[in-house]
Amino acid sequence: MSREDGRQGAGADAGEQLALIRASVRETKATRAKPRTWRGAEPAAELPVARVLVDKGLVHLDRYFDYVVPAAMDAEARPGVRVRVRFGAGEKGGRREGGKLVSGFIVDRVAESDFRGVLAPLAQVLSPEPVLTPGLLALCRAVADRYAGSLADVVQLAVPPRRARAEAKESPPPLPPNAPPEPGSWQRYAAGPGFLAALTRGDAPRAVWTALPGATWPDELARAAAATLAGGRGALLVVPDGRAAARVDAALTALVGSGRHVLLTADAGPEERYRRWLAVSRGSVRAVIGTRAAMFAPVDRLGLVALWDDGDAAHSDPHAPQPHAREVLIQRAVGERAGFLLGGVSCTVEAAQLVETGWAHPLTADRERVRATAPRIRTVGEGDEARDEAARAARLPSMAWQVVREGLRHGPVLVQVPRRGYAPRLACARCRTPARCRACAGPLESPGADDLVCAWCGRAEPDWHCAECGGARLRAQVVGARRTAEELGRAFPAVPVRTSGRDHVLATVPDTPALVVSTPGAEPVAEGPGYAAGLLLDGWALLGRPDLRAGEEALRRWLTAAALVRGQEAGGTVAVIAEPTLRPVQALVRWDPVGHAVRELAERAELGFPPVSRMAAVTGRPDDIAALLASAGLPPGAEVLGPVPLPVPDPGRPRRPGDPPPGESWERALVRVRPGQGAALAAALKAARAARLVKREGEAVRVRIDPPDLG
DNA sequence: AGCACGCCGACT
DNA sequence: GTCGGCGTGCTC
Repeated sequence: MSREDGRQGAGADAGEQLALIRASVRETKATRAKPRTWRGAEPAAELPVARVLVDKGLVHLDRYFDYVVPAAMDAEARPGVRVRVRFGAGEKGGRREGGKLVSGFIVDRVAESDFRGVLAPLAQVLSPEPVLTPGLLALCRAVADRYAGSLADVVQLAVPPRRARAEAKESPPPLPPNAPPEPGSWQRYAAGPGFLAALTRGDAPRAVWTALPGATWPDELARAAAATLAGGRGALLVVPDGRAAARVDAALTALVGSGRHVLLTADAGPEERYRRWLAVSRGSVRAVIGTRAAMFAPVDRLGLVALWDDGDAAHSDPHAPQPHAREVLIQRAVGERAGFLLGGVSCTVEAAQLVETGWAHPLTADRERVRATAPRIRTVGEGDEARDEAARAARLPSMAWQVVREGLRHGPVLVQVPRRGYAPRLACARCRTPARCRACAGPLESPGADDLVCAWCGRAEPDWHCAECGGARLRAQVVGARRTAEELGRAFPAVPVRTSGRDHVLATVPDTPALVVSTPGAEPVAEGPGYAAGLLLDGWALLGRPDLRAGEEALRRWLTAAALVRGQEAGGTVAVIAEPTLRPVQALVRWDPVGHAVRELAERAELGFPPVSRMAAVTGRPDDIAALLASAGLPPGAEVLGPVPLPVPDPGRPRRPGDPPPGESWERALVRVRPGQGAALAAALKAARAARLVKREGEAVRVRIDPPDLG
């Protein structure tokens, strides 16, 4: 439903309308104790009505509200500025009483309102800074629609909170464009130099870039930005974390100096971050490097959006409506006719789909170069017995132990250990094929001791047999490899052990022999040529996660770690403890993330999984879910899976928004639609949810488009 | 979400 | 006659 719905029909004509407005202002003057903000106000002579996006109140209705612009505010009340308005009061004894003062944004100035009642005046223009510019508003609108969310929620993500001191300072005029950069290491990709040239020329090329292993990708991303800047356009680079942002920032500064770009990350602090954001919004700076919140940065004349490592969960915003940076940047590339670069050492199924559908072109190096640049990969199955005494002490297969020992003679060795807290999933005890539902192919769970139930559709599976090998025994896959890493340190007593993990993340380690123990995503970059060897210990924990993406995610984390190890020509070797016949393990050995993603994509298409189909998750009390789905005009062919009970959140964990209230058991249904029906699905769920909120039928249900945790 | 209006039962 | 129960509907 569009925001125009629910508006009253055509009201008075223009003359009457103006008279009504004037009367309303006079009445306010006469009856109120004249607050300073509108004392003596006459409506502005031109376009006296401000269309306002109100920040509180009926966010779910997603409508604008019209207010009179007092003449005194005429100059400052431009579209995009923050305002305060009275909202939510009714009539009291025939007089207009002010409601609560709430803040909002002017989205437009118009000559007349189609509201038939008496308009209230703007209470205050908070700041003359036009922060919600028309372009940014259009982006927020598109993202809200895509994710069945409200415009106000998305605007809150897109526009940083105001800091008056930052606004007071003027931003310097933009520097003239730099000279185009040399292609540098982009030469290693056949299409690389052409891609940069197209960006400088002003074209909008789109590429999915499979980066060669090594530490050059920050420089390559920076060169793409520099090439865009050289053509007089802006660039936006989004990376998963502050560490990556700092590396790209250093690379871009080396290429174009300072003053042409800003770094938008959380660690700058709110005021400095807002100051930098303003520099972008004011057109003083045309390039942005940042973490996911930067995906909305209002870059002037956007020529390139780039995203690094879209498989990283940090790209999914945890705030409603939980937009993903990849989808937002796709929207921007289309809406603002900008170039698009999706890069990573690995490849997500979504990235593969962009190439398969022809929306983007592959940007890859040839196989020879990949083989030469990547380390040698050796696999060790779980069953391999440790023969050496020392290897047995470290609880390691002897080959893995040898790889570490050999590596330590030449430099640092990276050991990847799993993080705690991965839920085990059920798989065939003989061949390790995940146990899946015969009806909908969802993952099977074992809530009780014996019963098997599908986590998606709830169907019981009393007589499970493995689809691959016919085995009838299941095993839950659990690992505790952290201890192994500790024992590994004891096995090499002469070598320093450094750890990098959640609380203590190291950016770099020196190029000297050391054991560097890290959880996935926290791997330090080794100075010099890189790690001499790597040991990937978390195979079962990664592959055992009850998630559709388990294989893709395991491969991504392995490749990310292995990419920090020297190439095999320089003696780099990586040992991975995982069953060598598994598809992600084979893709690692061949260093073929694209092949893996393409096969996953084909399989998802066959099984009707996202991203080939589109899904939404609806969570809440069972009867509320049923009522919402019944009232929603779901697109034709929409399929409802479940609902099934939601796993009870860990009682030790503090309650997060989205968790069921204590004592209530919630369920989750999945709605699946055919490709191309995602927008219709989002619109239907949004409308149904809004209607129920208005009528106050039952408790609120949560709607999530593209749920990331598809068991 | 608030908050006011409105239409029915026990008080002064 | 009047206070107040909370059902229903609106917020520029």
